[in-house]
Amino acid sequence: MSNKLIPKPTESELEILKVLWEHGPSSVRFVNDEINKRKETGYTTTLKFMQIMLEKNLLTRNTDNRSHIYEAAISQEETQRDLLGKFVDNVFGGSAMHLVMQALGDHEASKEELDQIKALIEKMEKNS
Amino acid sequence: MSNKLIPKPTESELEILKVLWEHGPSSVRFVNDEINKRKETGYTTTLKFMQIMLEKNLLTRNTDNRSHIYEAAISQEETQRDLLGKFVDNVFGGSAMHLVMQALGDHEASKEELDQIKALIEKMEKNS
DNA sequence: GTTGAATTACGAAAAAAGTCGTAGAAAAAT
DNA sequence: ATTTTTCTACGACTTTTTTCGTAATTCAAC
Repeated sequence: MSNKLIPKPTESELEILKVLWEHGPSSVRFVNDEINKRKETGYTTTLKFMQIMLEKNLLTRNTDNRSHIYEAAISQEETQRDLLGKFVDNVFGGSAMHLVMQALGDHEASKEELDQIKALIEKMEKNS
Repeated sequence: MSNKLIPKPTESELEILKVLWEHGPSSVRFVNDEINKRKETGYTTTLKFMQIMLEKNLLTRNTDNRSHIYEAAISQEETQRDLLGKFVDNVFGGSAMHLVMQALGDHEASKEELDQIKALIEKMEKNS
């Protein structure tokens, strides 16, 4: 439940969301510093994005103090789910299983991870 | 081997590539008709895209006849691999296994598909 | 209480992506 | 052999996304 009507975040917006998901509610300054660890971006650029995201209801903010504190308004889980669905449609013609096979094939996985996935599959086969 | 240096296709470009992958080398008219089955788009719009994609080396074309025949210059497999890698990084923080779990959880799968995946996993566990 | 540093608001420009109209060439239909 | 249809080329416009400068405001330091 919750966020329908909320637009798919762009890549830059996702960068900001990631910081907020990882570190919780934060100031623009903090978010910008985090982003600059990987990619040079001006402070006002980040500020502008966060203001736009506020308008789009991707973020909320607390303005009690001068330095406003922003918080993600959509959960990481739900966003991932949403973007994954679109990605499956766009790139894998709607076949999630094809995507899974490809992901398993291309990327390294530890025995623990593989076992975990196997367990999940077995659980799914039972409940069907 | 093959396509490095080739830019990530945009969503519209991907639409065109999908038609070409599915039906093989085709005219602009054919591609546009296919796309219009799902989404209204002017003929010249599609034409323009395909000309741009030619410049970007996403397509090749044969101009022997008046109606030019375009062909995908990058394979579906490799493109999917490439886009999947980027998607995993952007959305799942690089964890392909997390993506796999989510995909399995969210999307319907037949027993056959699940068995197929299990088999793949077992093969991977042997070869490691 | 003036200066300086940090912050927000806002507009605007640059870059990227998507859309289409028109002109002219080539082929087909009459 | 005209007319009509179909195609390509190409420029221009729109929308979306990204980027940033500047002015106004607030707080802190002196």
